[in-house]
Amino acid sequence: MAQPARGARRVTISDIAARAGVSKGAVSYALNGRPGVSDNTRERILAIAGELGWYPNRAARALSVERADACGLVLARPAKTLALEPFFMEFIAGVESALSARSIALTIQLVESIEDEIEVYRRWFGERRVDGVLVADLREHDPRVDELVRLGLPAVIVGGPVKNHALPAVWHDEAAVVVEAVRYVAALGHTRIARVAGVAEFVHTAQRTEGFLSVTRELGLDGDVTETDYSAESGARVTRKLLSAPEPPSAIIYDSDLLAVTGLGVAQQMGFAVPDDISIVGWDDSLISQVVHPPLTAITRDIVAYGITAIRHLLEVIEGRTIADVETQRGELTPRGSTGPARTTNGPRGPRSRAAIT
Amino acid sequence: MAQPARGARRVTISDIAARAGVSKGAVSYALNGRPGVSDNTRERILAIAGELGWYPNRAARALSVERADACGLVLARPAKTLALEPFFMEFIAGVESALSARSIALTIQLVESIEDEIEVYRRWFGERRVDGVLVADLREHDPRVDELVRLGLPAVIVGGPVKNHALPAVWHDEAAVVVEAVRYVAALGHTRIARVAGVAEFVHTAQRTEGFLSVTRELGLDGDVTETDYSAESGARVTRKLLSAPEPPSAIIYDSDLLAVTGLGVAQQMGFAVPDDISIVGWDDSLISQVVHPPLTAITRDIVAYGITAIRHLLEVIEGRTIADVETQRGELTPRGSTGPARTTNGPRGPRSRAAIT
DNA sequence: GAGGTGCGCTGAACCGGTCAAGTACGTATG
DNA sequence: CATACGTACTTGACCGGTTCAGCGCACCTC
Repeated sequence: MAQPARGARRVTISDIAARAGVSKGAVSYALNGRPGVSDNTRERILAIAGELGWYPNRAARALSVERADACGLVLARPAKTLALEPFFMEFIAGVESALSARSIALTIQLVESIEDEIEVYRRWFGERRVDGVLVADLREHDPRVDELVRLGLPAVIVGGPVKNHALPAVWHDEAAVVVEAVRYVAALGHTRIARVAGVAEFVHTAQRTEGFLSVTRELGLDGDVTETDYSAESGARVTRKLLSAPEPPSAIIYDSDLLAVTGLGVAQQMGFAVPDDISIVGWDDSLISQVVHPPLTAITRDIVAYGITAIRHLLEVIEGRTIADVETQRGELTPRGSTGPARTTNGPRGPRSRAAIT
Repeated sequence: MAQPARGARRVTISDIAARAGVSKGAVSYALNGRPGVSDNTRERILAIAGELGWYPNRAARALSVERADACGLVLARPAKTLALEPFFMEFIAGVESALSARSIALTIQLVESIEDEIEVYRRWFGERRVDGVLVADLREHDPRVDELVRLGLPAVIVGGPVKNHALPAVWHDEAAVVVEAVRYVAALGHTRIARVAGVAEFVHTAQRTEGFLSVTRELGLDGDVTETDYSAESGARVTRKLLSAPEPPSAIIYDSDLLAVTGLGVAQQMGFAVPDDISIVGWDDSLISQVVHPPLTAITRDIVAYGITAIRHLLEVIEGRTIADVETQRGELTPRGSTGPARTTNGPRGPRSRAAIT
């Protein structure tokens, strides 16, 4: 009667011990597959545990083994933008799939700023809420890295690698990917190529920009980079500005899905035909790139696999088995309808060309 | 030396007690703002706690008060689709914002099926991982409800209400919203209106369909409903079929953002001008509806607020303070560029009309 | 001045696991 | 037959909080 009126009674190892006529310790050994009990007793205990529907009380286990059996992910981007970045949901899906098999939980927190993010790490560490965290959107001289190292909270950086890195990273060659994209549009005859980048402070943005500038220089192209904050508004604004220039680019490479789709919308609204007047390349190819018209040529990557790799690596780091970096499969360009050959003539382009038709 | 070489030493209430020269009990009272200590002592203890950077060990607290200080959300939709439904990320953002203020964690799990979802509830309950859960995508005779009631795990249904509901729900009038949308396109002169719905088994789908059919009947319109699984492919397939009919609808109302954007892409690809040949209405208006061209007329709702309401209600239910349903603000139609007047003539429409122009 | 009251604190049990140390017992060994 | 040893357990401390009973003491009351 001490139990609440409704609800199943939660069964503990003491219940199992009583039922099996052994001690708590024996039950613990049996359930954890450790030596110390006979095969007979073990099977009997396992049978009773199954019958009673026992699950280990995570709090109790956490208290004695100092393990939360949970990993954390903090995202410091505006909610509205996050919702539109299919990247994170797919990434989370990958992380989940690897975690749920070991019944480790994923705890997620959205914050406004990097300072808040650090505060969450402090709290999670102090509360023993998580055994480790994945860190996204790395910056140069990132204060989060210092804090995580100071705390001693296991962490894996998603995206990198960083010079003099104090934390292990899961990374892929961002520069090589952008080079592939530029070569592709260059091969289509485009010479004025713009890149609408993400947040300048992010390491992966810098790496992409570096790759972009070096390959455009190498190919003797007119390469231009503008940074955004990943928001749709900033993407729209930058695209509008680019296309309003006296000599607009004939190809634009965007740093995300949302930016690319936004850019496509702005171009169409301004009367540019895609890909006839302007070619568009997206990044982190998701369904959204494929369902718009025309479907976007995009840099495709198996983000789910990326999430799996990242979390597996974090689990290794938590176990103390490695502190190395891991390189993952890099993205590849998937050509679709939003890219086409550059106009060979130097004739009118953009809204004027369309006005000429209608 | 018992501590790991790197990493901060985690401080416990015993440390604070020793420093303050009082017992653990006194520290506990002081830190929890409960009577039992003088104001002087309380302040001294709080000062020491702040100085040492103390955070409560969640496992220890959970063990004694039987509170996990965590809520759960299980999503049983394919990851690829989920990633594209801005709804969930926005919803989660809302949930988070309400939780983080009380430093309650949100644990998320993606599963494949409703059976897996039930298994997760069993495990979470047995492990005392969560204090309660939010249940989305309710079905008629939903087995999850029975199981949650059986377990006695506090839960709030997101979407509803249900007849004979055994669990409290947070809901809004889905039927009224679809009626508003139909009246709007009807006022524009459309008489053949299709609805591309979500999963038929979901209660909110049924409610919308009911509202749709009743209002089209009332207005004497030709109303057609086709169900999908929310996937882009199914949305594309249905749209293609609708628009290939001898007498295609002149307006389509979609049940989600992704479906609507996909439908827009298919229509454009088939040569239908939007909104001249076909009007399109989306649902759960997110940025993605706004950045495509033309921007979508859509049913707008403050999803972040919806998440906040849902989780606040769950916390009330966990506290045992209420088991009532809560009605939330319903969606409203936001007209944009994807809807326009129906052609008054019975002349050719669709691809032919466009062919006639070019 | 005896008894009552309430404040401020202590001590210890308790939550449900884990795990090191100890014990009982059967069997092998010298 | 005593000793050693391995197996199969038991016992009890421990993790870090919460909470309740109890205790000393100051103050009030009649």
